[in-house]
Parts: sequence; structure tokens; C-alpha cells
Amino acid sequence: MFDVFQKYLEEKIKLTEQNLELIQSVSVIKKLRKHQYLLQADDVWQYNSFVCKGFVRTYYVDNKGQERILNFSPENYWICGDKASLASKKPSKYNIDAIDASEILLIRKTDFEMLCKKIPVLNDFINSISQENFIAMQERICVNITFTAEEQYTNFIQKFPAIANRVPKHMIASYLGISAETLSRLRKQATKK
Amino acid sequence: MFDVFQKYLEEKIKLTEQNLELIQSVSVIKKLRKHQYLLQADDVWQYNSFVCKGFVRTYYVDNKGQERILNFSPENYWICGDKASLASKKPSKYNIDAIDASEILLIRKTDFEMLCKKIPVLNDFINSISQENFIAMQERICVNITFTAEEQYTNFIQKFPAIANRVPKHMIASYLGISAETLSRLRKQATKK
DNA sequence: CGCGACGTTGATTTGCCTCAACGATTGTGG
DNA sequence: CCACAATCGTTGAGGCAAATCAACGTCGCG
Repeated sequence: MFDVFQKYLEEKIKLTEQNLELIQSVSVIKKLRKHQYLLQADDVWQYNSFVCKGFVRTYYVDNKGQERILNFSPENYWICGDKASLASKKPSKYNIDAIDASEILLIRKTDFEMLCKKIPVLNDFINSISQENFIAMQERICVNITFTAEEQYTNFIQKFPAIANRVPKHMIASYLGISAETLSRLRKQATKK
Repeated sequence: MFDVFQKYLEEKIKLTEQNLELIQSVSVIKKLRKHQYLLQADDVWQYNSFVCKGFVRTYYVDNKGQERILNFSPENYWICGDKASLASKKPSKYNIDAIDASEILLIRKTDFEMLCKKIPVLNDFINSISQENFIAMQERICVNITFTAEEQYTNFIQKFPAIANRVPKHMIASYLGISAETLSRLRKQATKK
């Protein structure tokens, strides 16, 4: 499974043989069955993680007991819901679990920092990803405070068609912050048009 | 005004005399009157910017013609609403203008990258700020998709009392994504309790 | 086979928006 | 310096979008 990650990296940046070996030496693969947790709320998280295979979600349970999905992480993406706990070393507020059977590549925080120090091109790459994520997040806030439920859903399927086809509808509703019933009705209306 | 920025930096990281001079050599101060634009939508933005004095907001105009505030940046904070244009070199979707008369320190993107290259401790510091911002953003999304208007407002004043006291109410409403009328009614209710 | 996950539909309620109007304050140009 | 305009906050009336509560069909799985 490391080869998936390797291929991903090689498409983005130039790495020497030694660097790749160094990265591999600190990488661990974790297999998850469907519904299995990668991280449970109240645990401390200490890894950077990349989805080699499968599909993962980050969510939390709100004060009314509802599951709220913060993020989907399909294969070939970093999981970015765990940053808060990773940075603060405090127990996580979020859960991460597998939507499909998955294989996750883990790199311990300290190892990851070592890698970034030793491989400047990796460091730059990671920073550019962080920046992209930040911009995407900002985008999402705009969508959230501006759009109606319908507009949000349209925007979502047009932006993430792959995810939209792959996860249950009620999870999309949870991600958008609307009820599953409302989403169902929106979909019905949309087909009419 | 550079001294405000210098003081800010020195509280956070150790810098040599030369490094400080280097930073100062690429810094420019821009004064803004109340209501003056720092950045207007459709312009390209190429600076990292820090508020030395005053108060600034980042906002956009939605498809219904409403102003939506994405961010407030008080003094001693970086302005982080301009990242998308800065990264992509594309015209900005956002406007930035002064809520109060302000003085903004600007560092051109290329100069800023040079600084980060030459001053590792600055680079690390900037990265940690980016991370904090990212986490705050994530937090905001949670609040947004979970909370009612009332909960959001309570959360806001408790989290940013300084901002809450300083900006007009209708801007807070705009930031939260609720109407000014609703906010007014919430406030009325709150005083009753 | 039976149970749970998923999606849908209906009825009802409600939180928030929109439109409109009005004081209070601030700012500004003649 | 006063008059008038603009900004800000508030209040009321009415309407709508979405939540909630409830029930039901379908499918896949243990």
C-alpha cells in the first residue's frame, strides 16, 4: 500500500531514492474495516494520515446528539480533521471512521516534522496543501452563510461528484448541516426540473 | 508604525538585529481612512498584511446583493481574507476595507517568501499561525452547521468580546450569516434573561 | 428470516427572513 | 451652524424554508 502514497508523491514532487526510503521507514499502514474508528473523540491524535484506499469521514456529535460530518477524505487525500488534536496534543473533539474498508498511511507527528526538515521540497508541498485546504475551508464558510439548502446541495454535487455518488445521502445532509428529510425533498424537486 | 509589528514579532520569536532590519526593509505601511478599501474585488492581491492599528474587515457581496463578512482583523492580527488571491494570482472575490482608520503593514509576496527562506524561525512561526487559523476555521464551520442563530451569537460574544463591542451590530449579523433584525431580537431576548 | 440502515413522504411547527416603518445618532454640505 | 441625509438599531406583521415527528417501503446482511 505504500506504493499508492509513493505514486501520489512522485506525481507532485521530485524525490530522491533515499528520501523515499526515509519516508517509507517512518510510514505505517493501518487497515480499517467498514465502520471502524481511526480516531475516537477524547483520544489524543499524533499522526499525519493519508488515505491509500477506501473512504473516511471526520465527524462529531453535537449538543443535541446529532452526528455532524466535518469532512470526507477519499483515497489519495490527506485526512485533515485531526489537525486540532495533533497540534495541541489535547483530546480530539472529532471522530474519524471508515465509510468503506480502508487502508490508511500513518506518519507520527515527530517523524513527519523530521521529514519536512530534511526534505525541503516535501515541506513546501505540504505547506501548499495546507494553504489549499485553508482556502477550501473559507470557501465552505461562504457557501454556508450565503446559500439556501438547495443551493448548497447543488454546489456540493457539482463540486464533489465522486463523493456525492459514493456516500449515503444522509451523510451528505449531515455534511451540509441540513436534515436528511430536507435533502430527500430537494432531490425530488431537482429531478422534476 | 513598524515598531508595533516589531513588538509583535519579538514577543513571539527571537530575531537578530539583522533579521529585523531585513524585515523592515521590505515592509511598507499603508494608511487607511475609515471605509477606505485595502483590496477591492476583482483586483489581484500580492501582499501579506498585518494590522498595526485600527480594524479591518474582509467581505464579499453575495448573489442576492448582500454583504457577507468573512473575517474581522483587529490590530495585532494578520489579515487572512486575501489568501486565495495571493496564492492563485487571480482576481480576488473579496473586498477588504477599514472599519476604523487603520495602518496596515504590507510585505510583498515574493519578499515574504524570501524572508521565510532566510529566517527559519519566522517560517516556523508563520506556519504555526496558519495552522491556528485553519483550526479556527474548522471550529467556525462546526458552529455554523450546528448552532441556532442565538447560540451562534452567544458563542461569538463570548469568544470575541473585543470585536463584539467594537463593530456595528449589523456587521456581526453579517459575519454570522443572520439578518440584522434577527440579531436585534436575539439581543432583546438575552437581556430579559 | 428478521433486523437495521437507508431513503422517502406526509403533517405540523418554528426559526428566521423579508418588507416596512420609525426613533436616535452621526456626519456633512450649503 | 443648521438642515438634511445617511447610518444604525429596533420593532411589527406576514410568509416561507427547513426542522421535527412519525410512518412506511426497500434493500442488504448477519
